[in-house]
Amino acid sequence: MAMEWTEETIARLRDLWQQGLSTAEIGRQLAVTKNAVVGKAHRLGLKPRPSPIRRGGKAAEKAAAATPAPAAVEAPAAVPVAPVAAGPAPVVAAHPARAEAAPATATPAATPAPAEPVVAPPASAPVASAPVASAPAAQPTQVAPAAQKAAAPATPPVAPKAEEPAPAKPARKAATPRAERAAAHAPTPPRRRSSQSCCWPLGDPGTPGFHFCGATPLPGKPYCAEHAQLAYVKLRDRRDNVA
DNA sequence: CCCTGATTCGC
DNA sequence: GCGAATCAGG
Repeated sequence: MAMEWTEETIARLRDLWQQGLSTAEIGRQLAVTKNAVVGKAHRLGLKPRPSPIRRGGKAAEKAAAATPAPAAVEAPAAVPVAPVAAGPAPVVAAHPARAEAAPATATPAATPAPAEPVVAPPASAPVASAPVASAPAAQPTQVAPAAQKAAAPATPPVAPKAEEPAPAKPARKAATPRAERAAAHAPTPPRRRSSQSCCWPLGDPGTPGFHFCGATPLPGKPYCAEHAQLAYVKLRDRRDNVA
C-alpha cells in the first residue's frame, strides 16, 4: 500500500525539506523511505536542494569535457563564493558527526544554499511571502542539519508535558523515552523563517476545525516551542517502529 | 563500507 | 501517484 500523502504529511515534508534535512532524515521522521521522500518531493515540484551528484556522471563528464562551457556547472545561484573550492572551512564543525551515531554527513554543509525560493510559500504556512534574502549562500555558516544531531543537547530538562501530543500523526516518534537524539535546531542566523505563527497542523485538513497552532514560533523555526519539541524530536529509528 | 540525492520504471 | 530498485558521486 502506498503511502497516504495527506496535506499534513506533505506540509511536514515541505517543512523538513526546507529545513535542509536529508531525504533519509525526512524519511525517518515521516516514517517513509528516502526514496518515497525524494519521489514525492519531485512530484511536489520542490527539490532544489544540493545534490551530491548528478546523473549521467560519465556521460556528463565527457560532455562537459568536450563542451567548452563548464562554467557554473552546478551553481544555479549566483553565489559569490564557490561552494566547493572557495569554502573549505565553514567554521561550523559539521563533519565531526557521523562518528557512530550521527550518520548525517556534512554534505549539505559543503553545498549550501537552495537560494532559490522555488516553492517558497508552503500551502500550509500562513506566513508572509517575504522576499527571501537568500542569505544562506552568502553565509558559509549555514551549519546544516548535521550539526543538529551532532551537537546540541539543547533540550535538556525541558520537562515535556506528560500528556501526549495531540496532533496524532505528527507525534509518532516523539515522546520516546530515549529521544536524546533530539535535534536542537542549528543556530542559523541568516536563515530566518519568517513565520509569525506556529504552523503545526492541528486537526484534520479539509475539515472546518483544521487550523495551525498559531502560537509564536521560536526564532528561525516554523513551530512554537512546544511543537518544535515534537517536530524536532526524533530518533534514528527505522521506519518500522512507527507508532 | 557508509552516506548522499536522482532517475527509472513497475505497480 | 507511488516508491523500490537502481544509479552515481562523496
